[in-house]
Amino acid sequence: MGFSETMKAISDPQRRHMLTLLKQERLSAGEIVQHFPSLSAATVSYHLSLLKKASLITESKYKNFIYYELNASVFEEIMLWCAQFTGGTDENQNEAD
Amino acid sequence: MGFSETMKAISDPQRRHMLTLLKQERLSAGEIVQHFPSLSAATVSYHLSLLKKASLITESKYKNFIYYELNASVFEEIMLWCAQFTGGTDENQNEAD
DNA sequence: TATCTATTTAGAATTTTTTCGAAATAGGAG
DNA sequence: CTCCTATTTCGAAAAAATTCTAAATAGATA
Repeated sequence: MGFSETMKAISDPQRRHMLTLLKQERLSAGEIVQHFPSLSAATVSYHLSLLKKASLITESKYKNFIYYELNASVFEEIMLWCAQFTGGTDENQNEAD
Repeated sequence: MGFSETMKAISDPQRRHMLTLLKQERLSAGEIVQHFPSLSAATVSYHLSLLKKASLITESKYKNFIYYELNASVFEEIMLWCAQFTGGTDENQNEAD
């Protein structure tokens, strides 16, 4: 929740990579960890928690796994923010910043 | 230059505020400083340098002023990146991350 | 030239973010 | 119940970003 939190979350290359992975299919924490050989499970967990706080992903538990899934809707909010600068179609200037 | 640099640059609320100011009209460094009563001129200069490195703004000198101006085109790149997640119209997956 | 104004750069201090290993939690399997 | 597997949380260390003051730069004006 909160635009700033979202922008902070996607500002990191590793977190963006996680989002890209989740674009294809939902994955368990462990499966995501396997895509980051240079990071510990604890660190990946930390990044996932930031993405979750930013509503960019959701989690659901099954057995002793935690599956993560993309929440695509937040990206529309970012696109809307960008649009105001690109001589955008609609001239919204409501939000913060 | 570089998507990561751009995303980092816009991840900060104060820098986003600077972009919003420059959306209306070009401003000198000093005029921008006046909009940030809690920051020193040096700090604002630091933020402007990050925005410039990210190609989000351009600078031009006149007398002993430096004017900053928005470069709107970069925002289209960000929107394109976002679009890949929103069941986007075109299914590009070229770039990094 | 000497000085004033606008701005940046340098160096150091502070704050925030990222990272790890170890311990905690939680649920499944034997 | 005991052990194993998946994952997170904790506490501390390391790295990166932000901020400041003071000094440097550059151009304008007297």
